[in-house]
Amino acid sequence: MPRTTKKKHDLPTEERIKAAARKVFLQKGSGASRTRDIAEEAGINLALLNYYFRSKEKLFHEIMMERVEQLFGTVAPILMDSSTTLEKKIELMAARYIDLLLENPDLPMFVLHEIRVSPDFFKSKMNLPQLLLNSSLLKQLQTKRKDINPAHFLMNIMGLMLFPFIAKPIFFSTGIVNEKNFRELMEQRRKLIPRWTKAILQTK
Amino acid sequence: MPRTTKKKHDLPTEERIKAAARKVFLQKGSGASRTRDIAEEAGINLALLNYYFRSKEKLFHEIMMERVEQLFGTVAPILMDSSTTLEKKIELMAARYIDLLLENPDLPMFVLHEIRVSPDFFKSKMNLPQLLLNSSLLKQLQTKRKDINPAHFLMNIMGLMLFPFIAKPIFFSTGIVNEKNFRELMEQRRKLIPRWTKAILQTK
DNA sequence: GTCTATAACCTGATAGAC
DNA sequence: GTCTATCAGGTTATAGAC
Repeated sequence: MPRTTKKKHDLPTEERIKAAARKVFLQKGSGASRTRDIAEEAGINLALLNYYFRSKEKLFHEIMMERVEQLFGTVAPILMDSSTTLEKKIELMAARYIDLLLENPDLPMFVLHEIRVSPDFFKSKMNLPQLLLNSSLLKQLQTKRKDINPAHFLMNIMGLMLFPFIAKPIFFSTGIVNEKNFRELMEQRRKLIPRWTKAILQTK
Repeated sequence: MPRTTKKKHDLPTEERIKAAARKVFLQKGSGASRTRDIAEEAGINLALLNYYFRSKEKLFHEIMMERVEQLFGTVAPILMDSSTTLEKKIELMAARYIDLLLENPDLPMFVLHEIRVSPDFFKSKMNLPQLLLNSSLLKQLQTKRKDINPAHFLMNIMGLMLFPFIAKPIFFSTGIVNEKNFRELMEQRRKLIPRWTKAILQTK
């Protein structure tokens, strides 16, 4: 028997609000989201949301930090590890991202959209900069292809992994992809992306 | 001498409002945009905006249709043309998109974000579906690689072209790319993307 | 066509009872 | 902690003068 039987989803109120905020913010973006909608989604009222989080802005920042960490922090250990080969890193990254994004398909669009709307907040709060610049991945890319800016490969790898999730609704509406085979296609990409990336690195 | 000297940018009012709406909507998205901001940006007042467009929603829809057409319609003739090779099509698409996006860097994020927020409107208004499914490009992809779903290649090609513009702020904030060399990198991609895509198509 | 003024509604946030 | 009631300010949209 559960210890508490009062709540439907037996989570503490603060967590229920955060879960609701995640859902609403991720779907509509911060600017188009209403605190009332979040409160309703959480099954509480507006006053209680402010009791826990003081303001919409503070609540948003908490969710935003969380999600940025989820999107970028999740692969940081992989691309910092100097004991793995470039090929292995790409393999691990692809697997990690496909898993993550199948569970959180709205994540990339949300984070990227919010960063574009207010890049300053992102710059002041996040410390990706040095982290990525000094990464083992970047050094290995540099060595492998001295003739091409490593930024190209980062854009390629990230694009191959994230773009299908960002553009999902378009592919759906063309009928070229549907809810049923999308997951299957993404599972295939887990193995295809490393191969494609390797091919790209070998172009002359 | 110009025929009219009254207006600063000598455009008819309706066009000035549309230009302002483009700027505001593209930057913040529909939900976070205020009609007041659009009016101010256009150098007119709120009442006049409603006189011309009746409502924020109608104005938004006009801009949205326009931009979807710009983002997808622009390459439609290229991928329908059955007289060109697959390689040529990719070459033309890459060139067309790099040019377009260097002039309109916010375009992909705007369109993709709005479609995700309200996919139903998109589905009802747009006719991409049949257009893409019957395209020469898709047939050629199908023939070239019977073993791989052509959706993969569409995702790859589009991702390689659009993703750098979607994720621009992130690459900027890491310092790996800056305002100065971004354009240069994109110019390089005009030739690199066709090569990379060819390499991807030849993986076994 | 363009403006000022204002209606009607929405939104974030707080006061105060329980 | 949680609710109801409410405020202050913002937001879309319209009425009516010029």
